[in-house]
Amino acid sequence: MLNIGEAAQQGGVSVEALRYYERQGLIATPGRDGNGYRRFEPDVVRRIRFIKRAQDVGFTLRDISDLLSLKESPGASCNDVRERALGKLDEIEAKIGMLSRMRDVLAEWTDACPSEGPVSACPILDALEQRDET
Amino acid sequence: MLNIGEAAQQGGVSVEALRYYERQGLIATPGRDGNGYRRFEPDVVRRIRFIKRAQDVGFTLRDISDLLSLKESPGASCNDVRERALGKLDEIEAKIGMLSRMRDVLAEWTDACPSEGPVSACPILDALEQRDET
DNA sequence: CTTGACCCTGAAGTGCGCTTCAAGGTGTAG
DNA sequence: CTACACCTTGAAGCGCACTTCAGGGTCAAG
Repeated sequence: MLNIGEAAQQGGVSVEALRYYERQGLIATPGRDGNGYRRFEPDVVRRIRFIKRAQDVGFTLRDISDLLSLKESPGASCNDVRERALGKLDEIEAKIGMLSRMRDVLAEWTDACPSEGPVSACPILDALEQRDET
Repeated sequence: MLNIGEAAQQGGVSVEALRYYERQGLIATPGRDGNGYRRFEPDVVRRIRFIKRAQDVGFTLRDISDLLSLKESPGASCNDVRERALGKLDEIEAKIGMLSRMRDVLAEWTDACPSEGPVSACPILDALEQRDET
């Protein structure tokens, strides 16, 4: 059995994050000992790490809650999980697309900027003002 | 002279957004007519569009406030603007990098998933549990 | 017996860019 | 005169994932 500090440390999250996960229903409500301290089963650490890894690939806590439900439901199929992952993949690719377009525009602008001279003749500001089109 | 609805419409933002920009100091405090209505100079529309375009390439309102100060300061050089743009470019590339890593991992996982069978044998969940390493 | 590290709670704060709400005043068309 | 669309204000709400704060209790070492 682990107290919250141990569980948090082993899971690699803060104590506050762990209490937050509990409130959000991502981890089971732990038992309490005599003084009211939470007592976690050792396998909560696996759960915390699952959550962290899922976050690392872009899932929100809400998504993760959904994934954890699937994991626990016997009727669920592998494909249900795959669909969540494909959906997330789409979201991520959409974001990459947007950011790439921003990057291309900024790169073009910074390339066009001579770095010298006053702001009154700055091609970047000109572009933002749309005084001319490219 | 434009009232707030006209200015917002011509700038392509909501009335509330415009009032918000005013509070944030992104647009000059407009004059008022007899009944307290804001009266905008027509060139506020250019300003609003500047803000929108800067947002489109990833600048926050704080960044934009900074850019607008540079634009107005006679001592500023084109390079000052360029540095802001390069800084933003770095931020964006960092985000693209993170998202690309997420995408690669998710793509690998979804490829490995047969879509069939129960969640108990799901390679995606296995990866999240880190029951094995790839 | 005090110090310090741990634990508890509920509520509020963070950043970002608005949006929504409550509670009004104004202007004009029919 | 009455709708209805516009304008005003300040404050609160949203999503996300926590973090921080205020104000306390617990426990082991020295």
